[in-house]
Amino acid sequence: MPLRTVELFCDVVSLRSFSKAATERAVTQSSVSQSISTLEKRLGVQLIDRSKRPFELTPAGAVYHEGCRSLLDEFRKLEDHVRAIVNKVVGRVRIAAIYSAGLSEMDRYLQRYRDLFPEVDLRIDYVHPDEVYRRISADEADLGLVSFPKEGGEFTAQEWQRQPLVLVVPPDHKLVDEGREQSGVAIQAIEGEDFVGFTEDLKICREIDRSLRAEKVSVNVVHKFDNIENIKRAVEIGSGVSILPEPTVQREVEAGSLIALPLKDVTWFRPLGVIQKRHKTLSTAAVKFKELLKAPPETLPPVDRVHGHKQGRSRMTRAVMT
Amino acid sequence: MPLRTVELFCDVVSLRSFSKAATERAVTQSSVSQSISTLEKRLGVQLIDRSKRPFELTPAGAVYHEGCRSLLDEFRKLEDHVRAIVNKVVGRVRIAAIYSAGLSEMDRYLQRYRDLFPEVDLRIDYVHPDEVYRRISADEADLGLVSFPKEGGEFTAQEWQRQPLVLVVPPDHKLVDEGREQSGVAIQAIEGEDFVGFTEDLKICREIDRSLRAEKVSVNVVHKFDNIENIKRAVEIGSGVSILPEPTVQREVEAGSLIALPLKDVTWFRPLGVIQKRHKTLSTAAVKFKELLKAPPETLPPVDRVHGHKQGRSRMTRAVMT
DNA sequence: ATGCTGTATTAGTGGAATTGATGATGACTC
DNA sequence: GAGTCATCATCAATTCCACTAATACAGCAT
Repeated sequence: MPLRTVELFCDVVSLRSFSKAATERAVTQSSVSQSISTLEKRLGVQLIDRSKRPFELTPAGAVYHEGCRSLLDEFRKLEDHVRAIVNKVVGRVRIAAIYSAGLSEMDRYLQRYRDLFPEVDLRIDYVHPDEVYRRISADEADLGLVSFPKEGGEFTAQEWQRQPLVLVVPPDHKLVDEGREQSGVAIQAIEGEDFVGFTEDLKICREIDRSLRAEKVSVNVVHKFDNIENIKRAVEIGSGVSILPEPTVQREVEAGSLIALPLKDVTWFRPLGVIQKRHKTLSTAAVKFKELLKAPPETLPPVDRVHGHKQGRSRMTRAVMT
Repeated sequence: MPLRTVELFCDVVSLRSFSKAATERAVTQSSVSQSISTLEKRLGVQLIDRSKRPFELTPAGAVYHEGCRSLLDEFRKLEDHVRAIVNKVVGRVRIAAIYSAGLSEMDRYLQRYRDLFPEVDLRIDYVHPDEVYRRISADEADLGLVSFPKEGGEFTAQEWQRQPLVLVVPPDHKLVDEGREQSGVAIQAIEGEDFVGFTEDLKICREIDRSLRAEKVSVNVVHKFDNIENIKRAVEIGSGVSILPEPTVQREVEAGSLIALPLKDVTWFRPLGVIQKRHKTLSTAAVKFKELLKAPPETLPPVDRVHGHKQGRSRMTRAVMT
């Protein structure tokens, strides 16, 4: 019997849904349904109790799931190890990154990686930070890219970048000239200014709040967003100023729609890190990606969108925006 | 990828042959060859070095083989366990029995077993005792039926039957009348007789030798065979007398071609036992067979060759005579 | 009830696995 | 080495099975 069926069963169980598993493996729901019921027939055992919704695992199903999960993992490791003997890197690497992980920069890493390891099915989803942690925890992603990475518990982290925070203002803002002359503005300059910030559930919000309090600066928060893109739009239309990681506003600065002013006297950073599940042995493919991230972006070849990229025998790299 | 491919690879390696593996799994050699090379392509690793004959495993192949063997075994156990939850017995039981394990009696066990567990692929091969041990050792059989079972080392044994040894003579032999009158003959009666015995490599030969020496009886060995059937033929044509397990001559005694005379004063037995590999967890199907063997043959339904037997959805039971 | 969501069922299709025939290659014999 | 044998590779034709698409059905909500 196809090993695929067993994988499908595990997906169905962990996603608690036939249809979601179908989507995950890029097949139809019908296919999944048939596979599972064939599996049950072959075993002569009902694995899933479909009389309730959402369905429940039968005792036998629970036993089988646990066993298969670990065996599949062992098998993956074995094949990975065998391939490593001849320096072959294949498999699947699932990355969950926060929205603002640096899209353009990220693209160059992805492209470089795909060039080096064309047979790896590399997927990256840009999602909410909480979702990044959830996916790592639920083993739905291998690596996570987050800001202010939290170590400990079931996660281990490794620092990746430190992005300097800059004051972001619309081009016609009064602080622009001051910033130009003095090559930066003191943070006190925004005392009382209208401010576009992050929602409280984000770590960066709490960090900026803390930093401002430490400098005894208070601002007038007019909007809160859970992602950087919306904040930039708000600043552009003059809702207020904001403090954002410098790399995330480069494009707008070049286009002239926003002005980034360095902060004087203080050095605030947003650290970005790579997290992974503790005690989970990464696949060779994932390890290679982590290694690649260590290389400074400048050493990467520039993205050449005109010519597209060699696909080799690899599957399409998926990038899903949720 | 089919799990079947991995099984095939393991068979190929342990049998050191593509064609033998093909026969084992009842497919063509072509199929095996293609399966393996597909597997190698998928892994991107050469597993088998075919430039020599017999072929050799590459280092990667050795690693993969070891891993797969254990994973496949784990997987079998898992499915077996899951099925046991709902009292389902399926799978494969490979039995290696000595030629003389009692063909007719054995048949009844096999038939009964197949009735009880129609979905089990039950195979029994009748082979040389050494081959029984070799197969158990090489994991090419699950249970072995041998005489004078030897415990210890990599084998564990469990007694099954004790077959009384009887003096076997042709119908016109001078001892027949004596045996009839006295319901048995003293072992001393065969002093100096022509004797048809076993080859020295067989345990039963050494046992009978020892027993005769203990009784200070010496015989004139005229022929040696490594199996009972040939000994019986030799006795039938008057080459000499022999000492054989009673059940193995029942058919000839009924037909009148041989006479079995009980031995007086001494009680010699040939113990039959079931052996298995130490530290190897038997499948449920194999355990059930061992349990069935414990039942005395009288409790089994008689073999009814006229009506054949229900096949259910089971595969054909194979019985190979080598 | 009514609709919504999610799974089962069915027939038909495409691709992978298998076969049968044939070709290549290593090992052994003389 | 020439010849033989045994074994594995290759290829076209076939068989078989997983998948799809469309539809029916079941649980759960309002």
